[in-house]
Amino acid sequence: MLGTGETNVNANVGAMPVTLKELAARALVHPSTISRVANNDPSLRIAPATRSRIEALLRETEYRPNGVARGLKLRQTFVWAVVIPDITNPFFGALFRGIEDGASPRGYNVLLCNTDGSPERQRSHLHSLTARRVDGVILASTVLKDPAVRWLRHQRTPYVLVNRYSDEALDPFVGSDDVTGARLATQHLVSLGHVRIAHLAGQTTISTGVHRRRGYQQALAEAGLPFDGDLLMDAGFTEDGGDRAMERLLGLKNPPTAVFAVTDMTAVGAYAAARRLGVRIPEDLAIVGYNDIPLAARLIPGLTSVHVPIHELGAVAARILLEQIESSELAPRRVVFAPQLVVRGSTGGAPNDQMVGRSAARSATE
Amino acid sequence: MLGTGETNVNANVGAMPVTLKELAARALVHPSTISRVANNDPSLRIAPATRSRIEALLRETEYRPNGVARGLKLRQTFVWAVVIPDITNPFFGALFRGIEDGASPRGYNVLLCNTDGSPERQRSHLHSLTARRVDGVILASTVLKDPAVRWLRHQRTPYVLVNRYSDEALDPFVGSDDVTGARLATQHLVSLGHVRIAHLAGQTTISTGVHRRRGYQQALAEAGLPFDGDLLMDAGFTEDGGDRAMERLLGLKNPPTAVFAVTDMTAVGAYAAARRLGVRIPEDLAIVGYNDIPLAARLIPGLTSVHVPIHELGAVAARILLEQIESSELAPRRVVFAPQLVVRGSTGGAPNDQMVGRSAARSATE
DNA sequence: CGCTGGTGGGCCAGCGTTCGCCGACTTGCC
DNA sequence: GGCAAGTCGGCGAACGCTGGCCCACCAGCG
Repeated sequence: MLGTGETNVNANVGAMPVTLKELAARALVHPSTISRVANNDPSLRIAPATRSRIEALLRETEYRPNGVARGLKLRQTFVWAVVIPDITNPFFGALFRGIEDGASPRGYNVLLCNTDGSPERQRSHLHSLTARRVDGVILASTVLKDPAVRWLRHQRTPYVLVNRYSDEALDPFVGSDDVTGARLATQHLVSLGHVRIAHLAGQTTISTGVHRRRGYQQALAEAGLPFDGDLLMDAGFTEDGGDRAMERLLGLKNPPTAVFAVTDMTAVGAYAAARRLGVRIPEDLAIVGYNDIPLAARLIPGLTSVHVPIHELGAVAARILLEQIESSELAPRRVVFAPQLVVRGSTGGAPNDQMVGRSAARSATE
Repeated sequence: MLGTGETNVNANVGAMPVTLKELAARALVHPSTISRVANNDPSLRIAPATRSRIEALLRETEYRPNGVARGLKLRQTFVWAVVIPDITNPFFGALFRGIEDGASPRGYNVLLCNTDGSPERQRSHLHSLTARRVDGVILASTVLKDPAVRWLRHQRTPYVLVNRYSDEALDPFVGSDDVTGARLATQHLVSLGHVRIAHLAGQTTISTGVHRRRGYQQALAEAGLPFDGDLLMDAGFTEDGGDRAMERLLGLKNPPTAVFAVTDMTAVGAYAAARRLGVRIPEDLAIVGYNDIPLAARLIPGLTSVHVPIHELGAVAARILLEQIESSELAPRRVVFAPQLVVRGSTGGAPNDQMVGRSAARSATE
């Protein structure tokens, strides 16, 4: 009632962000009282009259607590970070959406960091992220024995690995069963009668590279087919690598009639090489990819691929991260999805997609 | 020299993040001294001996200042946010890379927020972002007269609009000259002899929708072709919308022989519809898209499209944002790129890409 | 020998929140 | 009427860092 110090504190026009102290001065109460109303703190009772008076003030001024100050006090920033090789790759786009769709409703914002596969960029991002005190990190760009993971563990920053392992430790992880997926892909080619089946392989420094290679070799062995080192070609996970490696394979004196590519983007590169060299798909060359990104269905012919529920991978990673954060020390969890093969034109399959392989039910271990 | 309180403060094993105070205790100096060494503050001289002693300590403990506390004190968080409809769309993937490549070397991390075109999600993201005190926002999901922009202006948060305007105000903006680009596209179809040229249009609530529509109509008028309302079909910027709209166009009793799609993804939808209905591209239907995303070149036939330097759009947006932040009140800047047409098979062009249109030099206005 | 000026570094007040603690005032009850 | 038990809300100390200010010390000079 006493005349409020009515200088020019009216309906904040220039609008520097409002602070608790300013509101306290206007309402003639202590800042902590405003804070309690704003967070509607149940522990302390506030007189209904003053509560509604302050609530009106909060609405009028559009008060939003300063997240930085809040973060300092609460030791929680409500920020996550996602570290990936390249958001331009459709796989990671879909993955990020899965993560954000899990994070956003819970009040988390998500930083996105691209590494282009460079360990140095990854290191520098991770240092910056821990300095920022992000609440958690989702890593989809790790190599085997990645120092990045050691760093996070050492900093006690909750993290989840996606799609790629770091090492044999029981890191929280979500991905697909790469060995099985690669076996399915290769078995499919075997079942079509192919004998010279090549593999556009990923690096052996990366778990998916190792495991998909292993699945490929297992399937060959199971089918009694000889393993020909010439048909195992390092291509990496890029379109460009796939193109170059496919070109070399097709230049062999005894070229393959089928190829399993470690990744759909690698397969896209293979398409380009085949097209350039006048090799027809699937008549002259059958191709299978991995991940079943949306692009796979749009290629002509459609790319047969090992389906991975990419968006859900992200969503599950978000859930696991959240559990880590909330129950501070839960046993690390691993979720591994059972892959399915989607047959399309690139292996001479029916024009309509056709699902092959075990049920899509996912198996959670540990 | 005096025995340091040597309890268990050795090579920090359990590693909660180190603080200035802890280091000060170990080095027997005041926290501010550590801070000065860490930031190697030039204003105050520090004795070379203690400086190197402290530097050694900093290295040993891997000290990194708490970014949250720093942000509170400095009123600067070194975080930007990018708000887009959907990172899954390749256009925004490339755009984000351009932005991050500009931000990262300057020590900024970037939050990514997807709105799916929902004004409500955009609003809620923006509130959260300003509460976090991000240093700047890059908005690529605005509609005309967007309240989001008013909010940012009101909060005095530096921002840059990309690709879409908000209104006629002189907001900092970077994009392509949509009217000209659309005219180029349509003129190309005219020059091929097409008379019934349709437009898969974007919403009129969005600047790109309006301007590309305008360019299309201008080109028709200039060519003396009548404007047929049946051939202007709202498709939105999505693949799905393009598919459905194309299907309806092809169902017309007098269907178009050519179509200009407001966006490459819209054109991709049109491809699907045409294929499903047995309409051949380019023999029965010529198609032109907009933005020239990498996917355009991979389609079969390749999609003729208006080229926009997407990655550079992002990089320039980052530069403009940086200028806004550093020189707190620079005149808002607008950078508009002159579009080029890239002719591919979808308009019966040569199999090799072919550039048409004015020089790619960009024109900066204001 | 006292004064000046430069050098090295401590002190402290915030930045905007949150939260445990305590105190003043009211009410009710015997 | 005195006392206990509420009810409402103020107080102040953090959270970790920065930067202005000031002081103690030492060298050099007249």
